[in-house]
Amino acid sequence: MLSVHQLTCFLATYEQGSLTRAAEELGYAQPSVSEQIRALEKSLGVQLFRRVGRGVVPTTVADTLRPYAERVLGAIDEAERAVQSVRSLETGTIRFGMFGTARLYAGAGLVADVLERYPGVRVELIGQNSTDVQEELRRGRLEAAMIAVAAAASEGMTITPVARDELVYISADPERVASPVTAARLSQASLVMPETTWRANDSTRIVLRQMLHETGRNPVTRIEVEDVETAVELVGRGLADSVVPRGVVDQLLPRLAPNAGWTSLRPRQHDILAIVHRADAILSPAAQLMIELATRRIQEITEPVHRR
Amino acid sequence: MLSVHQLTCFLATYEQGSLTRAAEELGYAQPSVSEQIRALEKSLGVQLFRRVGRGVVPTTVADTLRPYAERVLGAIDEAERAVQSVRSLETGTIRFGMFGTARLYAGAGLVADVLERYPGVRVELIGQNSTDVQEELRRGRLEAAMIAVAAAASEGMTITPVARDELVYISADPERVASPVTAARLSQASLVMPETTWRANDSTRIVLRQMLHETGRNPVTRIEVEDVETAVELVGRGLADSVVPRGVVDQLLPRLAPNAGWTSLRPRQHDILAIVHRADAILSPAAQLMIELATRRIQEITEPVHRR
DNA sequence: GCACGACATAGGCTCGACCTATGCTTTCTG
DNA sequence: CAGAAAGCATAGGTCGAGCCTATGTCGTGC
Repeated sequence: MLSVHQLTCFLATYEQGSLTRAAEELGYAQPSVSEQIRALEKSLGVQLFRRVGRGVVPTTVADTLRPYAERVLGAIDEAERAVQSVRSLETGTIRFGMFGTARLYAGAGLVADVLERYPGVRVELIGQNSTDVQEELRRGRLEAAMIAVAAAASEGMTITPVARDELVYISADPERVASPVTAARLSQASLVMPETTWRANDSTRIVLRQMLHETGRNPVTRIEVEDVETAVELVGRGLADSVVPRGVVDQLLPRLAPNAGWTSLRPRQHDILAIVHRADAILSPAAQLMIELATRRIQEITEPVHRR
Repeated sequence: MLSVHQLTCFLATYEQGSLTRAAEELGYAQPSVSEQIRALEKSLGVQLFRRVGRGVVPTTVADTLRPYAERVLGAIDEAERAVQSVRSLETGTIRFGMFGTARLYAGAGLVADVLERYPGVRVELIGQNSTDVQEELRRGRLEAAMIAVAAAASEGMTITPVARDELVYISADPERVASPVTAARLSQASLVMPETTWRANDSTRIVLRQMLHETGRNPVTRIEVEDVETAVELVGRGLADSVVPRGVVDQLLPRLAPNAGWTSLRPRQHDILAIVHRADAILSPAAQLMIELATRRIQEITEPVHRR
């Protein structure tokens, strides 16, 4: 097989018209270059230089090969520069996991932050729900993510809480949000809940289940929908009440359910938002950037958690 | 330095999503591919694959690198194919030496012959005079040539005579070409001779010098010009006579000096046309082709020399 | 004819490329 | 849930490629 090194020696020799000078240019001893050229000639089955007394003279085959050799070396150079520019976040793709709700009220701003600093990059925010984001992380398809973590911390993952988002009760009936909602009242409410597909693992639901479980009650939902928008809209129409993070309330209530109000649970409950990645992972600059920016964004909107 | 081999392993791994399968595809053991990938990652300073339980997953850097890696391998492939097609004379340049006079009456036909067989090639016929062609040969800048050789056979050159071209006396005066010209008459003639720059080494002049020397006379030229055409035209105008090869007479006399006639010298003198190349050279297919075609062309026009 | 320049050859060293064997971790399956 | 299977990493050993220095050979130029 034709090697890069051989082509480098070939070009140097072609340009210098001399093995000795080529060797000097490349920082090798003369026999080394000589050997490379001979190997190249052998592997191609043609003579590239005529050895003639003083110096060497390229054959027509060498004339033909030269532009191709240059292109190969150029392509290698480009490859290296491309990789380095990805390293320095000048280009390439930054992929970051973020479960639905968090993305909902920090996604656009986060993407804007990234693009402002690094106009050349592509940005992908991946994930429907914290559960499948965790699965992607586990499979190595995502490097890092910001998700809501329930008590269930999975094995082999490093979880860094960065904020907590209060879960609040929302309703179109002013009476029902006049005072904090206890577990007893919650268990009697007629609720619409989003994230049906992930109902078993959804962090909000896990928190609610724990809250009710402590008082010996089971959660009951009247309506199941997939996305929070629909749930909020249904609350606005007075068809059911719901429990959603404060971030969602700030973001969606004025738009989708302007007549609805909200109140805390009693005791207060929270979703914990955390940065998650494989415990053994060495984070890339891109991932570190996303973690930093996402953390800042989320902490502007929710209550920061300062730990350590 | 980034090596072709590393890129090959990288691409195979990327496509297979597995070091083991990549190794199978390439015919290596799994640790070998593993080592190459690691070396590539180290030399680039980035992680290309996340190792995750079953198989490996490309990082975004790997996504970026892939098209570049493919281009590098593609360029190498092209280089090899280009060289092979030159080998088989499908493309590339064929360079052949031929001194002025011979080129004058066989050049166009010879180029036509080559192009008919190999439409893709470039053809270069190099050389002003036999002397500088020999110099080019000696320096290795030409592989082979057809030239007129004087008695002076140079060292280290293989000379194969293929034809001889009679040197004839031409004049616009019918009387002077009524009978063969002897050395005595020649030494008194008023001559125009071409190839001024090469006068010391020009084969025709060497032949004439020897002819006259044997009779104790020295050659005298009235007019010196560079190219044969001018010389013949001057003869046509009756300003001088000349001695040129028969080939030139056939080619130029009707056109440039229609009123002129020619006669042999007595004794007859000849330019020897020969194939010349370095004694140690292994001739390329292109050179062999040119030798064969040039020989055939010349022998159609002049008197063949069969030797060996 | 002699010295110098330039490529080839010889011999030796080091390191990279490859292999087999084996260990560790994850994933699949009964 | 335990054992098998799959897949990557590690270890250790062999072989050859790449590189060096020293020296030979040949052409060139003074």
